[in-house]
Amino acid sequence: MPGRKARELCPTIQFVGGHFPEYQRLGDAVIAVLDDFTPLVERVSIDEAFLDVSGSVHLFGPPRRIAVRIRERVSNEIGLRLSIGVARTKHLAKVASQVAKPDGLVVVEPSDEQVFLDPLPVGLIWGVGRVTEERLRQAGIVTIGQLASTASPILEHLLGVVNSAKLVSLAASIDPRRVGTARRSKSVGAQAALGRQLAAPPLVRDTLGFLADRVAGRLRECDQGGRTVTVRVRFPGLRSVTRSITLGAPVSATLSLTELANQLVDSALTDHPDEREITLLAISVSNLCNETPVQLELPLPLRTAGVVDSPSSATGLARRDTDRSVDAIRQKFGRTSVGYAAVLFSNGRRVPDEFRELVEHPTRR
DNA sequence: TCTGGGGTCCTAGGACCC
DNA sequence: TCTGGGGTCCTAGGACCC
Repeated sequence: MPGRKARELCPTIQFVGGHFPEYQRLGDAVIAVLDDFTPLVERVSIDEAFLDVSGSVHLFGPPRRIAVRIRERVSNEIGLRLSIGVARTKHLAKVASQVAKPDGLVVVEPSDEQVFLDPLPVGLIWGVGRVTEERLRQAGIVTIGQLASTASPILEHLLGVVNSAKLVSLAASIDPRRVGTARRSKSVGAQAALGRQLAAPPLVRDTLGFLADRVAGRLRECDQGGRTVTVRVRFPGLRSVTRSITLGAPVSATLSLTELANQLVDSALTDHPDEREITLLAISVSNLCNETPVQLELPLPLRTAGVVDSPSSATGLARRDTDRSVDAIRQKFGRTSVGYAAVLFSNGRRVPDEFRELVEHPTRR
């Protein structure tokens, strides 16, 4: 239930804060246990991972035995209850773990795959959400078995060619995905819910400054920049619009990102003059590429052509220096030790930084 | 009835080039 | 000058996942 609704119903309610660093620590501890059983661990989120144990069976016994031991260890050493699904493919394992929840173990033998899947609701398939489930239901398709036996032209009409091909494969237990190491991320973003406020320039400016500070900082942390900047503006009623621009060169400077985001949000607001209030602002940077730090010792050609933060322009150099100093100070003394005033006092910080970090996907260089 | 923050992937239309 | 085909990239929106 939304916090606001809860307060409405119960004005004297006490909200208890989360313990974000603790969640991170426990998640890491569980992963460490998994690492003891196979090097092929693909962490999907803070509390979920795929394991390929095909090379571990001669050490630890069959997959079921491994799953039992993992559950025992996590329970004894960490005190958490773990659900595990064991199967031949990632998708089957995922579905099995869903069925196993909470605190269970479900093993799907290769010979039993269709018997296991067919009676289950289509909503358990990875990639079938509320909308798709409803669309299928209206066509009389409720179970995975029914999906698997539906003629492809019908499904393609309902869901599009690519989606229906994917779903049919999964319904028939065909899933070529391997358990892999972490992939590099394709975008980095941040958002701030504002809870219905007038779209006044100071609010927009301060919020975007805060968000750009986070996003640009994360990009620089892994020596990356992005050519495409996208903003999202959400209006009351969950109506939202996006605006994006793709540049000739990647951005990673805080001020450059802030300026671009402001321009994009301005254009979005101008296009929707009837919307006087906004409920959320977001910035995302994609089209990522490695940005090797400029070696300042080397003489740089002086160019100031239209590129946003060209490392060789005077502005680009100044911003790079500033960002680099800020990053260094923060690394030593913490995020809040230094920053732009408007950002440090912005209302973006209603969400604890620890929570944001918790849900960040690890960014690889 | 609509939390909150971080992501991925697909579709469709249009601009542009050969 | 007009027609037609093929490919790439960009933009906006939406479904879905944790």
